[in-house]
Amino acid sequence: MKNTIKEVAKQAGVSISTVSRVFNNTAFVDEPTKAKVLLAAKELHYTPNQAARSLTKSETRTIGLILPGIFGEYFSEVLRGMDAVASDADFDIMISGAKGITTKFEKSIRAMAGRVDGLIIMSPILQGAQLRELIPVNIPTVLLNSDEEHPDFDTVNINNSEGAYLAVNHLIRLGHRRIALIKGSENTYDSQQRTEGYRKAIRANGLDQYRVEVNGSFTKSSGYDAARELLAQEERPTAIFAANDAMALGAMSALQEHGIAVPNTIAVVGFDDIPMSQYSNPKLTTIRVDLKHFGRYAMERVLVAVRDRSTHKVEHTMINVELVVRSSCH
Amino acid sequence: MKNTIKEVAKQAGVSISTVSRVFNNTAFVDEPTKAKVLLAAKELHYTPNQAARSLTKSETRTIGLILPGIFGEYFSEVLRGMDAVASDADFDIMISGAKGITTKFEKSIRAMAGRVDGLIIMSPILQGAQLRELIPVNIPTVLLNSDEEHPDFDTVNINNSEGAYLAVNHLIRLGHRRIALIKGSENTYDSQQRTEGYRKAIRANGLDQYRVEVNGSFTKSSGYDAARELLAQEERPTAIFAANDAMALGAMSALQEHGIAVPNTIAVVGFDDIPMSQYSNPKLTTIRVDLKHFGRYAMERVLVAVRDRSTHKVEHTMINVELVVRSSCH
DNA sequence: CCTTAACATGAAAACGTTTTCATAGAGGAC
DNA sequence: GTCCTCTATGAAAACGTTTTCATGTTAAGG
Repeated sequence: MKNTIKEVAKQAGVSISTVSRVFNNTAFVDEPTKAKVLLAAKELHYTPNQAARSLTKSETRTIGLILPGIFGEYFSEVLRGMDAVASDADFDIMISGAKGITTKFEKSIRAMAGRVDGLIIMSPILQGAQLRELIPVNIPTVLLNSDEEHPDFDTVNINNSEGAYLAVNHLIRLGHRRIALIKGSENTYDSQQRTEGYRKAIRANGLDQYRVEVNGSFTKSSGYDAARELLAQEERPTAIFAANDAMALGAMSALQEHGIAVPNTIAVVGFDDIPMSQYSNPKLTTIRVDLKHFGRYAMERVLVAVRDRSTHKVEHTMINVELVVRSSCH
Repeated sequence: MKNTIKEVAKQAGVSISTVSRVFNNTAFVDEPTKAKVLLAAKELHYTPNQAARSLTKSETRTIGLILPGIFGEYFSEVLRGMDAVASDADFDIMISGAKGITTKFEKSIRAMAGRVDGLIIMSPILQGAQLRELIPVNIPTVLLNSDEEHPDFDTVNINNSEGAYLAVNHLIRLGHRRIALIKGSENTYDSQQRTEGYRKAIRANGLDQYRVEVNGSFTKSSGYDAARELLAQEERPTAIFAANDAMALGAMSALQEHGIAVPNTIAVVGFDDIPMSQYSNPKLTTIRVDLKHFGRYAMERVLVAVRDRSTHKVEHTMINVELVVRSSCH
């Protein structure tokens, strides 16, 4: 039932070397012989076993992705960028969701060893030293959204604190004083940095007395809940900065349910500029991150690292962000 | 640099068999010996090569996914369901986007051979016989959104035509006559079936004279464009049925830009019930598909097929849908 | 004290490929 | 006619594991 190169060789009346050669066209093989082989292969429904292949060649043409989650438009976009360049370079993608749990994370890495040529890891929770321990030495790796200057790995990061600062500053310039923050998942690097940017802007403008922060977890529903929490407070904010667009969208929905006009009564600004943000009602003012580029760039980095394993030098990249003003605040 | 089981064995002063045994704890091995091995492994940063492993064991604990795209909330949700059950069963996921091009599709399948234990294929374009040719005989496969009754493969499908019928019927019952359809990508199975359901409902209610269909491609921007196209027509519809939620959301955005009230002037209904639909403004009336369940179920099917390769019997499943009424139409 | 069962380890075959090394025929060049 | 150089093919080693078989130990049961 399971057809190997050996069966094909037998059926075609040639050696396995020859079969291999026609499948990789890696050397001269007579036209008629080639035809015989191809015919036999087709008859037997033969497909080369890639596991065996990568064993001898020690290359897999596959990049492993370890992400904290693979859901929602944020990851969608990042993945889209990665897929584009991987696909162009004729590489496949193997995904493992690590859900932030260390043991699961370690398991994912183990599962990838020998099946991928390179690794892209977004591990907003695990940092530096811990990662060093877990990641096999010999495999090119790029880190996303974590330790900005890891000495052993390429990193690519989003300028989170700068972005948050820009967002909050924009609100302040519009005259807002009581600006609430809906935070992202605790313990994650990006959430911390976005919070930091928020605080910096608040502090720089002497608005610490008005500071109000509520928890969220980067999901629409957590944004929805957070907004309700804010509405329940005795003194309501006049503006909300959500640490990502999904939460901003969720928050807007809660506000609308309560009959609160956005942006007239409460202004909202998000972060990421996921595709949905320009289709929402009102359209969301946000911090633009070129997520596709983010993914694309990460994949490019890992591919060059794979190609020149030896000469490759560690590099740290920061993805810039910009404010994009739409209609969810004034 | 690349550490194999052999190095570990040497360093620990045991045979490779013993090392293998401690890593798989597949037989008795003395406590002290085990400790030695583990130590050596840690020192050498050893991780078993999975390619070699799957070669001997002929099992990979990996399921291959071949999807027309992996982007947007639709795929996100399906993936989330798949990931949940795969992860519980301790399986990994290997993804390949086939983008509908046959050659790429074939390449994806080749790339998976020997690296996955089972396959989930969503190929809304390629059908029946063609698929039969391409898919290796010996690997358990489930087909999504295609040939409902393929004799060789498990299939799981969404009840598209029923859903579309329900949606349009709802609009008709609300008093709408001129109901426009924004179609999904041409040539795809689901798009065709949704169109069919729309037509059936229109015809059943004698509204053929009012029928109007415009093209889309399942994306928000195509929905946006389609809505503008509809607005440009001399006689505007009073309701729009979009073949998926993304297009419905895009369409609503276009309507709002033109100052057209939804649902008062034009009602909108979508299909899929992606998460965003309950956070939009207004909240979207749509056909609920339990996408997570869809993914979960597909993964479950392929896993049982993998487990009892021999006894497994082909099965065809239809995922039911239901109308969920929100505020985007009345 | 002998036999047997349980525990502990090693040697070597096998998994399905790719690739290096050999071998050999067929033209050309001299 | 001899010697190269192509072309075309096969044999066999290698990739890094798992697993079967064989072989010792050791301890328990009589």
